[in-house]
Amino acid sequence: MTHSNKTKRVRATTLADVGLAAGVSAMAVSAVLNGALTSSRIAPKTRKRILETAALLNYRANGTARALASRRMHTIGVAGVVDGNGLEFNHYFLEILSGILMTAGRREENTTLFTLHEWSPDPEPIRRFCDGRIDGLILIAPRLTVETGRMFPAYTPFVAVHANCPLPGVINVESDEEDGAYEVTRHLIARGHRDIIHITGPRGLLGAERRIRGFERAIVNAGIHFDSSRLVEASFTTSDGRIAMRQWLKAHVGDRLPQAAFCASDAIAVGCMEALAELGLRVPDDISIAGFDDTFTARTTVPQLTTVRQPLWSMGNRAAEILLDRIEHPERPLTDTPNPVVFPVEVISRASVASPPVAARVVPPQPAAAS
Amino acid sequence: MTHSNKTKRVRATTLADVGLAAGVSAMAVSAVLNGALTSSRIAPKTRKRILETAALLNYRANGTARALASRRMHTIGVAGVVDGNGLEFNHYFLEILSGILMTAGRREENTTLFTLHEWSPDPEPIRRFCDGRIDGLILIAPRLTVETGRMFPAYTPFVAVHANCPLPGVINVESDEEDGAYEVTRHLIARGHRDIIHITGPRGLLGAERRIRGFERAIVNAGIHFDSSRLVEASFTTSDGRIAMRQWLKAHVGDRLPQAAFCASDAIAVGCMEALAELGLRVPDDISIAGFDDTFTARTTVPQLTTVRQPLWSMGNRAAEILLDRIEHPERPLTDTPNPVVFPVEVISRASVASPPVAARVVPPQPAAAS
DNA sequence: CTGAAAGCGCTTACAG
DNA sequence: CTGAAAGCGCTTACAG
Repeated sequence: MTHSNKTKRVRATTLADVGLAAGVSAMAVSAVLNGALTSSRIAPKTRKRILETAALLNYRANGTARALASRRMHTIGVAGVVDGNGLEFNHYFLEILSGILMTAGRREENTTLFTLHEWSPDPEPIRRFCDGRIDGLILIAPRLTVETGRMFPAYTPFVAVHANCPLPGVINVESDEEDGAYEVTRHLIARGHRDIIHITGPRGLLGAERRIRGFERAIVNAGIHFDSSRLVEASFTTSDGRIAMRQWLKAHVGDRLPQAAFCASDAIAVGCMEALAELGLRVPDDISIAGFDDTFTARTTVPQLTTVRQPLWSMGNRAAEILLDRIEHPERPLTDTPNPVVFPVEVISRASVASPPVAARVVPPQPAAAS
Repeated sequence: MTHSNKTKRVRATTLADVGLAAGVSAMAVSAVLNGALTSSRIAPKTRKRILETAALLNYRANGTARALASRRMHTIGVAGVVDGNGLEFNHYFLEILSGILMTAGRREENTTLFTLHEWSPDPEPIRRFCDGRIDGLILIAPRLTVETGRMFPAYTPFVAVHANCPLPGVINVESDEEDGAYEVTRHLIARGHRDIIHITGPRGLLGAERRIRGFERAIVNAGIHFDSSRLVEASFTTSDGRIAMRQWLKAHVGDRLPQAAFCASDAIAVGCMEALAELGLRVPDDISIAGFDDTFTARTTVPQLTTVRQPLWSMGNRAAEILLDRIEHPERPLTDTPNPVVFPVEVISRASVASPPVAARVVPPQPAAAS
């Protein structure tokens, strides 16, 4: 440890220090070092002298002071839930975040992360984030009400990804969820499945409802009877998927297993597969499973998961682009940005979906008695 | 969109605004609202009036101004590589990050992320991060030289996780990598394997070398011949693991497949398994595979991966604790903190390791000719 | 118990 | 081409 043991914090060199040493005003130093937009130009000789003394004194501009004076932080915020209840990773969040970090980095913006344990309708946390340290905020899959949206500070630009409610004054980046649900259900039907259930997201959430609508439409269009017994509610997490599937299995001992289950997220699908495995039921031999999202997870399950691909990384990318554009051009009317921005989705066919078993298998004990 | 279309950015309410409206000084407002440590107490009636007008005017303190005046940002930085070359997620990084976010959140600190595409020995990026917007910085698996470390600003506290070099003035959080490599190699030997290779991290990196040392020691201690042909170099990523294994297989057509491979990271192990699968070789039937890290990945591969568990989440936790303590108590000498902090590791036995095949399988075409 | 002053380190007009 | 002044919105001593 060569550094001084007494960690008396040393003061960083300031503009004034450099100015003093170079024999010019702090302002002149600011002009050459921090590329101020002052119309004036500093003479080559002074410029050189300033640069030298700055290097000598190891000067670096204080970002906070700069931000306060220029009213620009060069930092965007991202708010979302990183960890599904407990330690379970939220891959959905991470892939979007990765896209955001990418374009923010390219545009030389920093990113500060505000992590929530869950989205509550309370707008207070969001308002606390907008305390002058970020230029704008991206909300990832927020659950907020319209009234909540009205309480957002008017001077902060917002972009929301998969907002479950059209927030006033917020640009929304979404994907065509209903279409994805419709297409993946059709995919299951095309493979010969008719007895299909849907493990849904939390009822009431826009994203969950859209998937349910797509599912129902595909079922009905295929001339298959639809009723609510086909819907099993869960949250979007693996642990909830596991619990929901377990409960279903417990309540249906002796019944025929459905031929296929469409899960509202990959995370749910993983939990669902775990619950099936606990009873020795095999995917896709005994039941086909489809997910939604195409996160990293979908490629590492056994078997790999048929799912609906949402371009999460690109959506993060775009969200950051839009936000930065709004920050840089506050004069442009909000209505100049398309809103919402909707990304197309795509069914990715993998090994978790196969043709239905010749004779549908039955869960443990007793004989029949329909669901 | 109910908000004004002309996005003329509205100014946020300031202390002065509130003071004016309440008929007191800005300082009085500051004292009651932002809990300044002023010895003085504001009278209950004034206090109440101030609180009411603040609520009325929707006042929130400007974090930047506050930071500049108090010289405390309440934000820590995290620097590391999020994405292994390209889109591959760095789960190692994410798990540590998650631990950091957790304790930072609990201690009401924000976290700003500085993402690098790779660690170069250039100290410039790090210095740029220390521009007065963070109170301290956590470096994740940095590759820096001692000289580089000397160029760090003396007034910023640093903590490094798995630093590949003892940086001056930096507290290091590590794990017992050599021990982990030793134990997992012994685990392979105990299962009956003798012909074992090690797919290493980048040579020269401390972390990689430590694992090599542990591996070699276990091999030699077991009375097995050791030479450098047992070492296959890769970086820590999946794509590099895939390439390294592919090349090895190509160069050894006709030779006997090793009985086991110990990979220096889970990511490498995944790539290695992919390369084996390309040739129809099965894990663990044809070859046993072990990884290192026990990231999320290890539980989702087929088969699940035997690996060395590093408590990444806890390490992130601790790193944040240490950093925040140093920020809050700059007067405490650096030497008061244990340095390095070393976490124990543990071998996690899963399905990717089994007993060696009775007759070791042979890769495609021609007959023998030893390696 | 409360206020007037100075200052955090920078930038932005405005003069010369 | 360069400098002196004012200000960004807060906090920290220091007076009363």
